[in-house]
Amino acid sequence: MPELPEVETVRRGLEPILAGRRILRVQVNRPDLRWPFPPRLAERLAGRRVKGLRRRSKYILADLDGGETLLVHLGMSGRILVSGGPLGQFVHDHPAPERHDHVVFDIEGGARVTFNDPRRFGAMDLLATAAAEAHPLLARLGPEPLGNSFHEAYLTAALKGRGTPVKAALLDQSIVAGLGNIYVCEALYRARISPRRRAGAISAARLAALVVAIRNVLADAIAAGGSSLRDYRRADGELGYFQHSFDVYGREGAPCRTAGCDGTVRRVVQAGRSSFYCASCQR
DNA sequence: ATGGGGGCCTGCCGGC
DNA sequence: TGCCGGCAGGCCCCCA
Repeated sequence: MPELPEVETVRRGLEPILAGRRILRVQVNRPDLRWPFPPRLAERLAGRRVKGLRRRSKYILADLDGGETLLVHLGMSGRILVSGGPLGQFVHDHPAPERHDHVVFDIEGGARVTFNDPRRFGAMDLLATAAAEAHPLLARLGPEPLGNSFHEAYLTAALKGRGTPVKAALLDQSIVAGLGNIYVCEALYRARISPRRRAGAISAARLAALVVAIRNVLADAIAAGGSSLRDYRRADGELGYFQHSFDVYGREGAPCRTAGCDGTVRRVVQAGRSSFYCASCQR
């Protein structure tokens, strides 16, 4: 679920609830997610004011007064639910706690933010704001795909000489940060590039098209998530699940949507992950 | 350095 | 109905 567009959508949903408000109390229901929580996490968060929310790759960074930043990763199954809250956005009462509610934040003004993650591949850490980029989880990330430093010349250099399939290269977070299995499949479809093609063997023109495809597919998904969030909010306040329509992901056996193409979407396994593509129009 | 595979967890779905 | 295998959108780590 949570690739860059979903994380950005969650960030945008949380920002008006958290920014400028204090964290009154934090309940930590287990010692760890993927890794142990930092020492005294609840005590260090209580009373802090959230200055703002940033996103880096698939990480949400909540900058707090006092010079620390809360880092949150949703892993594969992480969700954030909001209940209560100011301004009447969440008029219902707080729902009963559920299985896998691992961390619960009570926010000034009455909102409650709950982190739920059945598989516990998510993560939470607290770090010095000034050294955030040096955090081990962030230090080796490549450029943001929607940022100015991700462009054809960069991607050409990053993929040069790589014998790995382009699918695997785009999932490598040190090459470009924030893409996951779904949006790599979708971007390659839009760029008409086979996921099996060697990363270092893509022409300049097609790499340029790939950069555009990556940026557009992410921007489209964020726009869709944003409008979903604005117009519709589940009664339990869950952020981050939206209706997506994918062109190839999950469409094995279905007809290719490219005009004039009579191909069928195939599924192959690369590096242990499913790749969906049309072998007729992706080369 | 690069690339491939295993492992972490739980939930769900399809087949028998 | 119950059990079992396979699958899942992430990411670190180890090994060749």
